[in-house]
Order: sequence, then structure tokens, then C-alpha cells
Amino acid sequence: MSHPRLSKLELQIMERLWTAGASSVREIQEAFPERRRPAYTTVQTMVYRLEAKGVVRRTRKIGNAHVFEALVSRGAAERRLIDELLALVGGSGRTVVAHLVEAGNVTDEDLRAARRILQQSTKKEERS
Amino acid sequence: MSHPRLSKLELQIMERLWTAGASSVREIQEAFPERRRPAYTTVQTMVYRLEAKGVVRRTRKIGNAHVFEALVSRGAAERRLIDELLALVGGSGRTVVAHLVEAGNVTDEDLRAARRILQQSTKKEERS
DNA sequence: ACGCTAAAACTACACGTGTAGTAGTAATAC
DNA sequence: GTATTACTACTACACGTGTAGTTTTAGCGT
Repeated sequence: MSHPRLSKLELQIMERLWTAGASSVREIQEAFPERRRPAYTTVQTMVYRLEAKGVVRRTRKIGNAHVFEALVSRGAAERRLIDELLALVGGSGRTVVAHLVEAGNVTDEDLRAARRILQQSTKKEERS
Repeated sequence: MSHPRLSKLELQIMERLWTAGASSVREIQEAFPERRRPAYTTVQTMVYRLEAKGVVRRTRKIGNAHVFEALVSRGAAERRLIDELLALVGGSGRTVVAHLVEAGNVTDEDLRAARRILQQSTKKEERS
């Protein structure tokens, strides 16, 4: 089974764990840009929920503070999000790419890189 | 301002309005595949909410049933979804395309088509 | 004109998410 | 060793979404 759905705020919390590694609630909270920084207990609640969902875990303590680490990778979470998007738009990746192009969210180089990756995996499949 | 966020079920309802045109609640409900067909009043509630959000409107009546039509296009709704996804993954369209490729959700032809579109719009920009 | 049927309009509720307060406890500072 | 501080654990609540029941009304058939 794939890990559960992650909400926006949950993802922002995971973000800190992915980029900076295992962190305390305080560290996660302070990683938010000052302007939109949730209250300490808000972050704490979300971390607890992530723990309940099994996507983070307590690793050790520093002082009396718990340190949490991510149990799912950024890649896996991203894949999840994209799968959900695909389900919503009817499964067509083409549509998504077209929109990205129109909105200027991908460069030509991005597309060229994508084609290279595709060619690679196609080749691998043929060999097997 | 862009139209409001549309949830999964709301999108499924819009889907019917986009593909079949203006429809009654009953027609929308019956467009759901039998297995996962919500109760009539469930669909009705969602349609009312879509109306409150200003994304559908009553056009006429057939018998005593209202007929609703979409006020936002599928394209606009898709763009909205993709923008949200981009915000969640940190704004990088490249990541999204890479995932789509890895998961086999786009063909080489899709990517080639995307590059053609990109080339076109780049050219247009230069002209202006 | 009247009853039947289907739809409209309204109400209710559970779950997820974002938000944060409060009560209790443990490390720390002196 | 006691006071302060900072963190944990728990509780609460509002809003959006999915779900559907109940009550009221309007068109339709005879």
C-alpha cells in the first residue's frame, strides 16, 4: 500500500524534514517564513497527525524535545500528488504537460530532458 | 479573480456539464457509473454549492426541474488544479513532467507536441 | 380538480484539515 | 533545590467536503 494522502500544511512540514533532516517541532516551526508561521502547537498537532499516519517517526530526544524524521521520501509524496491530479483530470498526462507549457512552467530544456529519460526507460524495457 | 477551488466530486459533476452540456440534477446523477453513484440529494447538494460558488447557473426549467450549465471551462478548472499542484511541489514544472514520464503517463509524442507548442508561443513572444 | 410523483429546498452529520489554547511535566539556570 | 522556561500531551473549534434524510412544492395524468 502507498502511504496516506498529505495535505498542504503536512507537506510543508515534510519539506523541512526532507531538506534539513530529522528535526524538532520547534525547528520545523521556525523553518516557516515568518509571515505565515503557524503557532507552535499548530505545527505540533500536524506532526502528531503525521506520526499517526505513519509518515514520520520519533527518533531521539534533545533535552525533553522529540526529534522527528520522515518515513516517506519527497519523490513518493510527489508521485502521490501527481497521481491524484491525473485522476482528477481524467488520467491524461498529455493535458497536464500541455497546461504546464502554456502557463510557462516548463522550459524547452525540461521537455528535452524528459524525452531523454523516456527514451532511456523505453530502451531498458526492450532489453528485458 | 480566478474561480474558486473545485473538489473531486464537484469536478465529476462539472465533467457531465462539460461533456453533455446543461443538465438537470437527475441527469448529472445518472451520469455517474452505477457502482459509485451518489444519492440524488447528494448530487443536488453539490450542485447547489457549485451554484453558490458561482461556477454553475440555472438556465431554464424542464417540468419542475432546473437545468444547470457550467460557467467555467474545463481548461480553466484544469489550470487551477495544476497551479495548486505546482504550489505544493514547490513550483517546479520540471519535477512534474519527470514524474509523468517515469510513471508512463506521457508518450514521446506528447512531449514532442508540447515542444511544438512551446516553440510556437516563444516565437509569438518575440514578435510582440 | 385532485392525487401521485418527482423535484426542490432545507437540515443534519461525520470526517479531514487548519488553527490554537490549556494543563501538566521535564530540563535548565541559578 | 526551587523557579523559570520550553516542551509534551490533550482538548476544542471552525470550515470544507461528502453524504443523505425530511419536508415542501410543483407539474402531470386522468
